[in-house]
Amino acid sequence: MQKYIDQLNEAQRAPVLQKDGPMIVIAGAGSGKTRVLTMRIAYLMSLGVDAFNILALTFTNKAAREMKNRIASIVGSNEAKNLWMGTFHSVFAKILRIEAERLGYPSNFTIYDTQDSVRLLGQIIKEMQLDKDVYKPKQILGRISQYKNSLITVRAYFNNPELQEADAMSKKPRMGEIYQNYVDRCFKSGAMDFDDLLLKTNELLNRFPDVLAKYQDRFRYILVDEYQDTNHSQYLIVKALSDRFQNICVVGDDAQSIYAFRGANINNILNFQKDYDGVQTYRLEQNYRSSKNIVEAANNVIDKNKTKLDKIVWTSNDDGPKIKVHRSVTDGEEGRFVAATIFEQKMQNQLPNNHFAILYRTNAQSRAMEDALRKRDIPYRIYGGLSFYQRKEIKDVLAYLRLVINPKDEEALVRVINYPARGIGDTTVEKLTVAANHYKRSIFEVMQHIDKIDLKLNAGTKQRLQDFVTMIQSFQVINENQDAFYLTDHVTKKTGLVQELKKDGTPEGIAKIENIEELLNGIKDFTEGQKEIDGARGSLSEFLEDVALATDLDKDTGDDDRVALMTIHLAKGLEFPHVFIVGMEEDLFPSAMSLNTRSELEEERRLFYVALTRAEHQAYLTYAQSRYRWGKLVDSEPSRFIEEIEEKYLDFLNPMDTSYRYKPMMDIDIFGEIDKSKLRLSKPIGGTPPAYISSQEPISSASIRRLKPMSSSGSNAKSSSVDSNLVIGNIVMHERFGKGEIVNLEGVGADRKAEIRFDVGGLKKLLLRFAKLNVIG
DNA sequence: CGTCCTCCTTTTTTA
DNA sequence: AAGGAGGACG
Repeated sequence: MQKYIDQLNEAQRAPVLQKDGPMIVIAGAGSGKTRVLTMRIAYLMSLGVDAFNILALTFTNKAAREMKNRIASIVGSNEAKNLWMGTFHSVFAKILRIEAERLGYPSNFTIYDTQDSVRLLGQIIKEMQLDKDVYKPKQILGRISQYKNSLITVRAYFNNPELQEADAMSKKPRMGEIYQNYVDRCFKSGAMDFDDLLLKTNELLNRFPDVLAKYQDRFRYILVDEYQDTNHSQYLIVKALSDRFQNICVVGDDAQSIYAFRGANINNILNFQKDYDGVQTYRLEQNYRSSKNIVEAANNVIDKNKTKLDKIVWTSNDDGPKIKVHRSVTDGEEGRFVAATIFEQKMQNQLPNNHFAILYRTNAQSRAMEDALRKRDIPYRIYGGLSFYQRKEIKDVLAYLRLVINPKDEEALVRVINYPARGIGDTTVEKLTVAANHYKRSIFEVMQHIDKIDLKLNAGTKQRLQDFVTMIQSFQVINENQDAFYLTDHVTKKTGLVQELKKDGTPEGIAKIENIEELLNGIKDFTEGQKEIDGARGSLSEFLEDVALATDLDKDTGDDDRVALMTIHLAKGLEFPHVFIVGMEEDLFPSAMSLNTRSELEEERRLFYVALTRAEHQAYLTYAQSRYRWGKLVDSEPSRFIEEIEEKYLDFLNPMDTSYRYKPMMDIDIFGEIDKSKLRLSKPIGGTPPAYISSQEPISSASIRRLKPMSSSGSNAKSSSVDSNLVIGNIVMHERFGKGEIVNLEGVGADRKAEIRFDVGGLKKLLLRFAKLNVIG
């Protein structure tokens, strides 16, 4: 043990060696916090603490698994086996299954994913005959999620006039009823959504002192990783469980708090010292991961935030290369640049693919990257997005399996009751739903007793319903005697799912069949794995729970050599020698949605900090001047985050960048109503790339709406080379021109004319003139 | 009841 | 660009 302790630096050693009491470790990016957590657990065990008494909550199950393996290599796998480690959701899902009946839930409860929840809400909103444009299911779910994460139950909601008023103000007076119905329906279906896993855990610990005592006694040492991303609900769970022994160790970095949107509360980490008595605070400030350039540039960025803890991240690593900044004209070109650079780097330095990561703000950006990588035959893997388990064909198979485990699962049932088509239409399902709600039973139960209830169904329909029930029941019998793989294989054949896809015959259909085969392989692996562990038959319900809480990262074995593509959120905690941060553009990163409040912008900035600090050796920032968004080509400006890094850390690959970014070329006054606006050339002009003109100050948008190119007056100036969408919005007006042209622009009103004129050498000679701009208000 | 077609929305991030 | 919802028609 000692030899491992010796490998730690002094700052890391201190929190490892403090056995008891509350403590917080503020750990800068790349400062070895995982190591500290790992060593702390190993050290506790070496002091004789029973593995059964240690609970470690991590951010991903993969992180838990890796940590466990590491600990096993130190203290032995027999010992490490009994550690409780995992995400909040997976750990408490297990506990909830054990204690389910206390809460009136079956222990085989289903976990609804977001899709399930949204569909159910849509259904409820429809049943309540509300306008789905006012009550948008996704939004409603977000609202409910907020309530749940703040421990506002339906009852608490109705006891809180302020909340009700707030919802009424936002034109959703019936929010409470929807919430009520949603909760009831979930309960009736024996289902919990993601937030329930935490909410119900709180309920369990609050309502049943003996249960609380049991788990307090059990978890004598609690460790929480990524504490800055815990929400209120998680905070309370931790608080309750650690209350008796107060052996609580939280690790985190306020600068990397990026989950406020899902209820994470940065104050949990900022206020930790106040929550427990005698908190020891440790700081890990030495970065071992990244080059000095990257560390200092990242510090540069995070300095702009007001809300933060004192902490100075430093490194003794080499300077390393500067951060490369690349501009391209379109998102397609951006992709090609990234692919080409990866290709070159691989060739020159003999690097494997998995030394590269491409990080982006939104999943939609992956496409351009994929296309470019594919063209160069560079293997890649996309994480997140539509995850494997969310694909339609996979969810269909899983829905049958869910029904086998929990026939009350309404979402699973409506999903597959008529897929593949078996003559049970919407009308029938509706009748069943009404009856189920009326009798306060599940749809499946209604179907089981279809003979005894008069639903005005014809004989054929009744028969088909009974056939369906019989089929599910036959699956249940198989589940009792065979392993999950056998059952799933049987289900895909018996239900006609695969046949349906084969019949389809399209390439998509074939891909879907392959996906189902992959699912089967996954189940096979799982069942084999389970057999090895406990000799038991691989249990279907365990598999389903794994699937419900799995992330793409969890699936990753890490041994395949591919370029990684993922959102920055997913990249947290990971590191790569070469990192591309793409789409560094205003309204994309920072996201247009996050520009309303300071705190939102600061979260975006933390996100950028996270992105930058993933890089060990080389970081690239790329942006495009136009990109396809919602199917249309949209112009964009470089992100402000680029400017927030001092120039000495940056290496502009297209040198023009520096000139226009830091030195406005020319200030031009415009007359008329908008004469206060200073226009400046904000991008290089001439040929490609296109030129843009933007104003530094708001232009009165009422005065000018839209200017269209007038047919040219010059001899051979081609108006076709002029994009016709000069739009003057509140702040920016854009126009692209060909080179050396004189462009006449005419407004909507007869006497509105604008002339923009420049010539090729034109950076200096830009002349922009709006003539006759007697704008009518 | 089933299928096909058109129109509409969507994109911020996730367990 | 692409998937989902809803309507028309068989």
